[in-house]
Amino acid sequence: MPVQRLAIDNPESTGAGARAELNVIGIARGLVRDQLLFAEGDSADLVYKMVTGVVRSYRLLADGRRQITGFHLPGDVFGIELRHARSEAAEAVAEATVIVARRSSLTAEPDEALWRHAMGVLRRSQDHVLTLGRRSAAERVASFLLDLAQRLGGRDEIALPMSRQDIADYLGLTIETVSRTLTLLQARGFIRARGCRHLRLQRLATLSELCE
Amino acid sequence: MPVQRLAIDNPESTGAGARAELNVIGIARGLVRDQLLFAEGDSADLVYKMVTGVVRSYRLLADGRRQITGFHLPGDVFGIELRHARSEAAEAVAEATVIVARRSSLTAEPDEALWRHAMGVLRRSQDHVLTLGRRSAAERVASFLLDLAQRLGGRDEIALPMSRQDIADYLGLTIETVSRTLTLLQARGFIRARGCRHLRLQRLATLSELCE
DNA sequence: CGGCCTTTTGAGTGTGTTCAAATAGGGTGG
DNA sequence: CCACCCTATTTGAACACACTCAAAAGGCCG
Repeated sequence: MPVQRLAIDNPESTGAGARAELNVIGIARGLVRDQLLFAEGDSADLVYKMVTGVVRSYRLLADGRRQITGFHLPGDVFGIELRHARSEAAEAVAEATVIVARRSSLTAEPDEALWRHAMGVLRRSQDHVLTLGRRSAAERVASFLLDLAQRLGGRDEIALPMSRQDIADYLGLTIETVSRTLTLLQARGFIRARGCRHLRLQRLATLSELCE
Repeated sequence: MPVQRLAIDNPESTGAGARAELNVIGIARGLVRDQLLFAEGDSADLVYKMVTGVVRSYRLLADGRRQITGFHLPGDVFGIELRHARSEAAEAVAEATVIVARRSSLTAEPDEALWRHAMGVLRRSQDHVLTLGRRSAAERVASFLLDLAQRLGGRDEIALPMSRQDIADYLGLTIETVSRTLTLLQARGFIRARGCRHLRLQRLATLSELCE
């Protein structure tokens, strides 16, 4: 099994000097589509760093509704919890590779890198709140696409790794509304689709105005 | 000016042993209703701990919509940011007292207490996401009331410190919908009102089922 | 008591949902 | 390489819930 250094990059900062590393040894692990990494309530003794692919974190409601709280892309660290038990579950959206490390070595003495990471996660969650609170379907989808495009490397061409259902569960909409909204954004010239998982964003400035 | 020790309690743990303190000296400060503590973009060099009253944190959208991201109750610590600039504004909901401390003494070497606090804030934000994602008005209002009742001391009688507009902006609803929903919950026997800011929760178990 | 602000209630509208069916896309085996 | 099947996505029609605009009722403070 390959052993690698688990580097926790600061998701907020820019420039080389801001990178910080945790001296923790991790083990690479491959995941197939929809493979469960951990469930709600599981013991939270491991943390993960994405290498390739995409993982979704989510919580389930009793009636089966699923709220996806985040998508983890290459470079992202996830799975750090305050409590011993997982508050969210995590699954691979598509084939993925992650580096796994024991959590215990992290919590005892949280350092600068871990701190910055946690605050980055917090910021992401707060942005999500802003996306979900009283915004139209078009605003939600637009901000989702812009965010994803930026995180995937800042290009205006994105290959959606997740299904419409995933997007719907992330944005608090139904799959039909997501689909209709994408069609609408296309009709208005904001996006151009080459296959339903392959989009090109256009008129980024105007699109951004939808999101504030 | 009174000087006090700024104690950051762990919001997640129970029992006396779990309390941890930061050795930071703070200064008490009084606030009147609607008084701005800091605005978005302000320098984020201070942190706060609630002593009495309630403070709201929020973000504004360009069109004037306001998303309240949280209400801070006595004992809560707020205002810790990763970046130098505030990502949220904060105002007193009602007359309030806070302890103010310099942030610089906290970030350099984040310790266990601060870490647990930050993770508590994160958890709160993630719960908020769950409340906002595809839940009915009744579910949102019910979970808000239950959360508030618990944080205010676990009693079933609560004096709402904030206006209907505040609640609406927190839950992503309109003021009219909040009002109608409270009326509905009352008609169904879940709450009993003695004045519009003074509620008594009833049938807590059934009410909780609305929230999962 | 009067004025002002908050909250409630009413009526009509609109956006997103639900249920249903058609279409497109991707993978597999022949 | 193509046909087929299965799933994902799109589209359609009717409905429901929350919103908007408007007015009445309730509280609070001078």
